[in-house]
Parts: sequence; structure tokens; C-alpha cells
Amino acid sequence: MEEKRYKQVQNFLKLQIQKGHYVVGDFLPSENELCATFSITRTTARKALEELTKEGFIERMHGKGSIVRERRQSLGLLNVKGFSEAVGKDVSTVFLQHPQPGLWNPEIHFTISETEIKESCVHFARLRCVGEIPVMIEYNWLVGTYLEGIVGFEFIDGSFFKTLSQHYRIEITGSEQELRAENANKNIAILLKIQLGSPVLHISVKFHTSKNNFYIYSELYCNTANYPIGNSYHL
Amino acid sequence: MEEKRYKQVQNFLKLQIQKGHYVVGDFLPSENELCATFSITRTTARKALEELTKEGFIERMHGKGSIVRERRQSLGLLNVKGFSEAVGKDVSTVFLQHPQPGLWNPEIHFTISETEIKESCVHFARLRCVGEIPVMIEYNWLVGTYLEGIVGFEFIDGSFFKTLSQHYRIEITGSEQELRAENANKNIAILLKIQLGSPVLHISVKFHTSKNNFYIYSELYCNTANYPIGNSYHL
DNA sequence: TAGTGGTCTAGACCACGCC
DNA sequence: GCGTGGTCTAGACCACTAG
Repeated sequence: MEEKRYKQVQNFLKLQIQKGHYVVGDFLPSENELCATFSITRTTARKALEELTKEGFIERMHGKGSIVRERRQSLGLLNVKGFSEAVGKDVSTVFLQHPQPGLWNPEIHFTISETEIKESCVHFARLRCVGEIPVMIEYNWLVGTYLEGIVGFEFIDGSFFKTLSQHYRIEITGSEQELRAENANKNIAILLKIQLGSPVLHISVKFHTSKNNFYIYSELYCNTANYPIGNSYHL
Repeated sequence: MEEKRYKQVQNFLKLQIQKGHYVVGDFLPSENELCATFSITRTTARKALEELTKEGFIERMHGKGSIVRERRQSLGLLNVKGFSEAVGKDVSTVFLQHPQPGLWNPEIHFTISETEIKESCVHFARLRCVGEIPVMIEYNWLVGTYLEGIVGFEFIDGSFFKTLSQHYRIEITGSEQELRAENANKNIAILLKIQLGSPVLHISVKFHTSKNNFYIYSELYCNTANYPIGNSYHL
């Protein structure tokens, strides 16, 4: 089946953004320019741009144009309050474990499919800090087969999601989460520098991606005493 | 300024749904019928239906029609895992306090505006249980001025959001949340029937609505030991 | 096969941002 | 004033669902 015209345009523009030919703040070609370039009508050009808007790649401004925006990394998920605001100021990320072959840890709360279990597992873990205070531990597992060369790879701008998008052309399309309040065990307490048994927010995440059957599993442990986890949703 | 044509149609259909002229599972008029009824083209009819889809009122099915669906009550927020699945089986809600005039409690984590503080505050509180086990305490505050007769009003189907929509024509359009893991204080521990100091998930919510400057503030305390809080997001 | 929604064309006029 | 995106018309053909 022929690919839909608007999908072609949409994917072309998306690729340009992912490749960095357009960066955050840049204007995409106007609707009329797209019409001329692709020999389509405005209806079709608009459909392509509307889809990109829904996906969070661009923002449209009446009378100005379509502007490339920072893609929400969290997708309905959570931000550490003060994390995004403090960006570049005082936030740091420390690797507890760089990406390397690992095991499908039973710690993962979501069910791993038969197919996934047969594949090789890649694991990495990070500690997020605000200033000197560790606020979140993040354990991640994924099927390594789809991400050739991820072992030993330096993340683009230190961001795993950005690396997924720009290097592997894989986008996060959704997520499932489970939240629990727990007492910190010894390991968690030491890493977060809190007392054994202090309450921590434990979040289990299964990220869905644009690649079929490729999921990313994360287990997060947060010290919310000073930096609560935030989340917002709008229509 | 003239109301946009598609907005007129959209609002008309929304009102029909809210009034119960169409209930969950019903089919809305087809695009062609809408064209005839409102003297518009399919583009405009489709725009109206697409908006209703975004708002979560309907689902569109190729070759069949537009079907009214259960509106997601949570809007990017959280569901008690097993709550929705257990609906009708074993879930119960107990009023700790029926809607009545109250105070803008300092317990509210979000900032209340000057305008709101001057208005009268209505408060109500509920306890959600699965079987005999209490899993969530819910404290709510809002400006009573917009909700005439809410004091002493019986919620439609026991649902506050449904009452808002069907009785007051107010929709939830978004929310901000803050999540914390805390130790249960005496009051919380007693209500949730857990030990003093047990970890509880504390969620502060500010709901945004379709009515200007009307927000609903909630403070939730969850025992996640047996029923974790769930949340999912797609595209 | 009839009816539905999904894609697309080729126009038009309007509202907004900016120079 | 000019270019941008937002709304709208009046058609066409295609893909899906169901009797």
C-alpha cells in the first residue's frame, strides 16, 4: 500500500528534526512552501504539521509559523520539581552503571514477554542529584538487540531519550507506571544518603516506543522530602 | 466575534452528551448527517468530531461511526490499580465529610490565588476502599460560588466529576500534581488502618476546569502496599 | 452493496504578527 | 502590506464495516 502523502511529509520533516537540520527554535517551512515542495494542497500539509504537533516535535504559532520545540521527555510522566527549572544550574547525573549486558532482573515490576527474555538484556543505572543532594535512583533495562553499539556509547547531551531519537530514530510513544510509597532498603538508603526505612517514592515504568515490541523498563526510587515529583496534564 | 462553525457543532454535540441524550455506546450522527443538519461541509463536521475525540467524549471508528465513550476521569492522572478493574465488584466510597462550607486549609500544597481566598470555600472528604481495605483518603476544596446547590447535593452516580459535567457543565481540562512519599501521621494511619509512620503516597492535585479561574484542589493519601497507583499515557 | 469515516484536491476569506 | 496559520466550501476517491 502506498504511504499516505501527509505521512510522507510528516516523516520527512521528523527526520530533518531528528538529524538536527532543524534545531529547537527553528522555523519549519511554511504551509505554502510545503505545498510547493511536495505538490500537495494545504489540507495535506496542515495534516502533516498537526501530526507533528500532536507528537510534540513542533508548536504552531498563528501569523508566525511552525517552530521546533524541546520534546517533552517525560510524556505524561513525572518531572522532579526543580529539575527542569534548575537545568544547567545545579543538576547532575552520575552513572552507577554504564550500559552493559545484564540480566532481566526480577526487580522489574512489569511482565517481560517470552520474546524479550530470549533476547539479550542491556542494563544501566544512574543517580540524579540537585546540588549535592541525591534525589533519584534510576535503574533501566532494555533489549540490546535493537540498539547496536549502545554498550559503551556516550549519550547525546547526556540524555538517553535524545540518543534514542537522534541516533536510533526511536521515539517514546507512551508509558505505563505504577507508584508506591516504600521504606528505603539499605542499598537505596545509602545511595540517596537517607536513613534506612525513610519513605521513598518507588515508580515502576514501562516505556512504549515507536519500534514494535521494544520497551524500556525503569525502576525509580525518589527521595521526595525536598524535591517532590511533579506532573502536569493539559487537555 | 462570531463563534466558529465547528465550535458550534462541537458544543452542541457535547451538550447533548452531557444532557444524556447520547449515552456511552451510542452513535453520534454521521458526518454527512451533520453536514445536512448544520449546512456545513465535511471538513467542518470532521473538525468538530476531531475536537470531541481529543476531549475524550467520543471514539471514531472507520466504517462505523462516532461512538460515545466513557470519559476518562483521570486525565493523565492516576488510577488505583485494581480500582477500575474492580468497578462494581468490591469498590466502595465513604464520605468522611459531605460537601459543606469550609476553610482554605493550609494543608493545600498549591497556591490559592487572592481571588479564590475572598470567595467561599466548599470542602468534602472521602475514603476509598477495596473490599474492607481502605486504600485512599481524598480531601477536596473548591470555590463554592460556581457550584450553586452543591452543599447537600447527591453526586450523580456517586461521581463528583460526572456531577460537574452533567449538572454544572464544567469539564476537567487538565491537572498539576505533586507526589511525595511520607510517613503516615496519626489521623491518616487510623483512617487507612495502618501503623503510625507507615509509608503513604501523598498526592497534591490542582485540577483545571473549563470554567475560568475555577480550580479544584485535592490532597490524596494512598496506602500503596496492596494497591499501587497506576497511570498510563499513550502518544 | 450501502453507508461510514479517511485522505486529498483547488480554491476562498479571515485573523494574527511583524515591518 | 505581506506572509503566516486558522477556518471553510464543494467537490472526489478510497478503505473499512456490516447486512
